[in-house]
Amino acid sequence: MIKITFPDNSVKEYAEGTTPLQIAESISPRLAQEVLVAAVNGESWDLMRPIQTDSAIQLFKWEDEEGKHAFWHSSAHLMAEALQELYPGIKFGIGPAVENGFYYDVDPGEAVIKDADFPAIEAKMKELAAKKEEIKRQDISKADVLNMFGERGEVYKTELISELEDGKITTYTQGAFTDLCRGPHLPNTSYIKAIKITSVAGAYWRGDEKRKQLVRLYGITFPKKKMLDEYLVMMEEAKKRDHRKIGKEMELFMFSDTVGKGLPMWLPKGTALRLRLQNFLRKIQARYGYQEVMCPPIGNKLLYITSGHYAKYGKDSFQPIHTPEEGEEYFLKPMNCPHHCMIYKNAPRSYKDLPLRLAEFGTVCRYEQSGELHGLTRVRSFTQDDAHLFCRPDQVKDEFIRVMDIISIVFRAMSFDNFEAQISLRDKVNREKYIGSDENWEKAEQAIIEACEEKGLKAKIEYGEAAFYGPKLDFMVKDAIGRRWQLGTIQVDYNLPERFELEYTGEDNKKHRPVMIHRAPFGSMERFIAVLIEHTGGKFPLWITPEQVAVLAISEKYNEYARKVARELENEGLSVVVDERNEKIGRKIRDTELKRIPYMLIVGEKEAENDEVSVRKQGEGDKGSMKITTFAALLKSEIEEQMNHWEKESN
RNA sequence: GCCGAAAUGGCUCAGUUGGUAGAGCAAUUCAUUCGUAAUGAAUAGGUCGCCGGUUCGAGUCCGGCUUUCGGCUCCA
Repeated sequence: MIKITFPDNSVKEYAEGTTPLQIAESISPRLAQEVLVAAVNGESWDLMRPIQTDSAIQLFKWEDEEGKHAFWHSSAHLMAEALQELYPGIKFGIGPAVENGFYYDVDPGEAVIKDADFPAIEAKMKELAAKKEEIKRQDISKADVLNMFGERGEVYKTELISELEDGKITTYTQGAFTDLCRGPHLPNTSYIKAIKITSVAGAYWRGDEKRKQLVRLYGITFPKKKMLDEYLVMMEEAKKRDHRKIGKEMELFMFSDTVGKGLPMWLPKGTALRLRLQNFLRKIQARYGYQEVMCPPIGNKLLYITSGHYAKYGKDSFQPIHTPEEGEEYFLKPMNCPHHCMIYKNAPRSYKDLPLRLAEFGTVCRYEQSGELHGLTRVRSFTQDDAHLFCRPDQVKDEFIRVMDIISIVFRAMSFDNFEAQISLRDKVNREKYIGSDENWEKAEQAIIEACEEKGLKAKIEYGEAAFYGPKLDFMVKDAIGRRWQLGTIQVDYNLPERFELEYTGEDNKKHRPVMIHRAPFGSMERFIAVLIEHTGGKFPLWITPEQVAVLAISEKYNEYARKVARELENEGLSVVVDERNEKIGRKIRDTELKRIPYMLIVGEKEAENDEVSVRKQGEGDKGSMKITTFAALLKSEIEEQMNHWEKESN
């Protein structure tokens, strides 16, 4: 008999060689039905793999990451099996599970796999799944497995195998398909009920652009058909919310081939929206002791040689601007920090001056690879809501907390109620690549961790993800349909103060080096607005939406009154449009609804006589009539409430 | 940058095997002056992304370029 310990620390005895599936069956038939994969003493474990010794066990279902992972990993094998039948001679690379499904990198030789082939692949997969093929694990020696894949001409697999350690190699087989694989896998293929091949793309073998490009086939599968349907609906919803589409529809921003790719231009409405966001942050930053500065869009090459950016990025940037004078070179600024460092250096600083917080909505230019450009989320010119905090090492934690407060205010004001953070620290072992003293790093890493704890922010620690110049804290928000986006960031920097020889005079009357913190709550205006568009589907909160009210006259006879209403509301600081078209009221309402304007004011004979407006809220319908002044006051207080919510909390 | 796909009025799209470019919406004009999600009619609008080639003839076939999209790689 062996002792099995469960996550709640209870212990039960089972016969030696019992499988996790049998254990699940002993608990409840329902669990046995739902469990997909297990972990034994922390090691991933197939449900059908016997347990020989006393162990701690965990059972994972679809709801668990581990369960989904195994499910999709097995699905990748199933797809490979189907491909092997459909494309004889196809060679396989790797086929892992990913966040939303799985992929397999394959080399189909002369054959081409197109979108149009997906249904056939799906059908074949369904056919194989229905066969309920057992997925069998096998330990195998390196020589044998090399032989086996070598015979089949699986050059990619043999390359992988040659790097593996003998004695730790396993394969998984289902039907006529055997794959080199660590597992774990589902017991058989029949678990996979709903299948969708989602896309095909090229991918380099082992991510190396010098090596052969394979065909990467993406798919997603589910244990229930209903779940696939829900997923497809969600994808449709995501498509509707695409910020590129909504940006065009709502006339927020544009691109022009003639101006250049990746160079967004903000249209009047988009600019109005962006300025509202900027002014909102300005107000908060003023409260938190920031001082705003402005710097030129270019900087001398020497600036970037000093900062070290020239050596690292010089060749992959926009190339320097040359003056008519010989030998003068300027770069478009790719970041604001070097300029801000020079501002710091402009005067001798005392420890009493710190922290010095310099903020700038700084527009920067970066030469992103052309294939990388995407809507507003990846562009070649963008504006950071940047600030650099120069402080003493002992102030790092406090400054972190203050920045976290700002980020939290910003996110909540945008109704990103669901956000989390990632702490990026040094690699645990390999530490040569980091600049700065161990002591300072230690202090800064500790400060970040403590700051998160104090703020009750759930933060995941990632080792080896820090920049070479310091640890950082990144913020991810979850949008309305559950997608995760990285937005705000806070980064500690020991490099630039060193390179620019920044100093302050301490209490001891000696020179000390300040620590620099980079931070951007929005990240960039472009990216933030893109995410905001996708989060809200273009239905922005009243206080940021570029057009807040539309006045719709019942007929042309009342256009004059409509204009009067608009004037009065504009005088109260509201942004108003008048629909003066010669259309029926139903038509005007429909068009305004589609334009996502939050309030419609319908005016006709009745209203004109009494200085009233008939209020209609977007998406909700008729709200009845009221005096113009009453409506203005209501709306202003609603906006005030939304905009200044944070002030009450932070006082 | 690499692989693959796409590009047709302002927008969304149709255009069979090469034979005079089409619709809906939007716009303009006229009629209507209307009460909570599409009034009717008429008019105008296109060098089919750009350059070259094949052909009697190219939106359609071929080559190059540009941009966009899906990925890969990258992201100070």
